[in-house]
Amino acid sequence: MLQIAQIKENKEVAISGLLRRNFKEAEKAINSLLSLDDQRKAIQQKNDDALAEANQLSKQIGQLMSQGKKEEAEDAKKKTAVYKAESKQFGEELKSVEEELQQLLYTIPNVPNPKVPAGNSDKDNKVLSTHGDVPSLYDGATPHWDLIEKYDIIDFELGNKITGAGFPVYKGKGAKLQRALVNFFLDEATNAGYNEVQPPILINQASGIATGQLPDKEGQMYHATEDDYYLIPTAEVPITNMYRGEILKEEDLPKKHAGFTPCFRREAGSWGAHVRGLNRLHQFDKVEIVQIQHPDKSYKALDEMSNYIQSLLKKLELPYRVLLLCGGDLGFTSAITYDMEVFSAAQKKWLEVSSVSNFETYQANRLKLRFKGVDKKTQLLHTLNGSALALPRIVAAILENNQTANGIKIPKVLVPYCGFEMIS
RNA sequence: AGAGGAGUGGCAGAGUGGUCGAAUGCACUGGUCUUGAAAACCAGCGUACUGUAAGGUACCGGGGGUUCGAAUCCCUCCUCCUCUGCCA
Repeated sequence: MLQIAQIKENKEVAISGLLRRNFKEAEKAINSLLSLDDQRKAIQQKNDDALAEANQLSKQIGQLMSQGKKEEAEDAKKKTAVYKAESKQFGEELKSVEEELQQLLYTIPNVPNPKVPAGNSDKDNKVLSTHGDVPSLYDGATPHWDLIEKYDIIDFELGNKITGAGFPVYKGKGAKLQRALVNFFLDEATNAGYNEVQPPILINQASGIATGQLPDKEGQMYHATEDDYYLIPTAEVPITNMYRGEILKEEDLPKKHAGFTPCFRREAGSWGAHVRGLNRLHQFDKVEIVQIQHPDKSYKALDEMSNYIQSLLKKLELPYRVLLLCGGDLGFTSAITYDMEVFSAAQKKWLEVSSVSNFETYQANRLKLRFKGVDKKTQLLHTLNGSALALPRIVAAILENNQTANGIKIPKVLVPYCGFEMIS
């Protein structure tokens, strides 16, 4: 959620920024935001004044009563009726203006960082760097959806029976590879200074609003309506929400956490022929890293996170590239996002395996996540997160890139975690 | 799931309708004293909105209500504790 005070200070920056991410109604939205805020202030002032009068009278009534001056007290009581009625009306107006303001704020995405290029779609994303060599595969090489059947390690049909499409069953060495990756990612994160947590994977509405999934992406989350809980689409949600409503001490910053959770996504409307096999699932596993940072240090932290994620890909010996997302492809709450994509050699496709973002104060404003600096002033923190990493597409790339006539070679770093060197 | 009890500032804990944003203690911050520290003493010490400021307003788990006036009374939801039941 954007900060009104900040927009006021520099309206043009906000508007041009929002236009860069194709938020077409930017000018209109910002203008009505400011006008609603002015309305809010004016009504609140009137309401406060009415309440002040009423409070004053109430105090007098108390004094009169204790002095036994009943009649004067009764007179004063009558006078309060006017202010009460006024306050009731102002209160209602205030509530409706505040509601309108809130709803409007929910519809305005974050203002992108100046580095973010304008653009409409993923075609306008900027490739910043490419690393590693694309392997040349042997003649019998096939995409991972064939490999998983050949070696019987992931079973979509079985998942269909138990649940439905997009909920595969990992079997045998396939299941062990999953567990190995999760442990590897968590160990690496610990070594990099991230504090491991295991959060709930169902969240309440307040949490969903605070990190920006609600109300914007209501339809993308599974909703357990009986208890009004949502299944998390990413560990970002519960981990960041650990700090909802907190005022941290400056010296306790930064907060760095890593957590493994399954992730659930309905992916409504985004299914198609291009999402075969492991490329898109309704349930998948992911280790997420989250940082709560001082505003002055968040961009340094973002680089750090990006480098950390790349170190994982290097250790897994996967060819990858780093993209800077353009405005049009940027997530609703993000100020800047880098995507890491690995090359899946048999599909001959780049697959997004990680997304690392700085949300600046956008989430923190909804979270009411602040810190108190040495100057005793409280101000909003910056939140950041990144996938480190999401499993299915990493698995797809490992299977495809490492396939040989004799089976699939497990990357060296994973062998101790797996307990085997080949899937054959 | 049923019965009972409870939720107050960073923590502990008073406050059952009137001047209470809230006693007191601890913790914390600044000061006095001291070579330094401790102790003692003095002062300060929540958040948000609004205002140039003085100030005003709101907040005692969340929401709603009664009342001129609510931390205090009523309704409702949430959370915690105890007992019973159920269960990995």
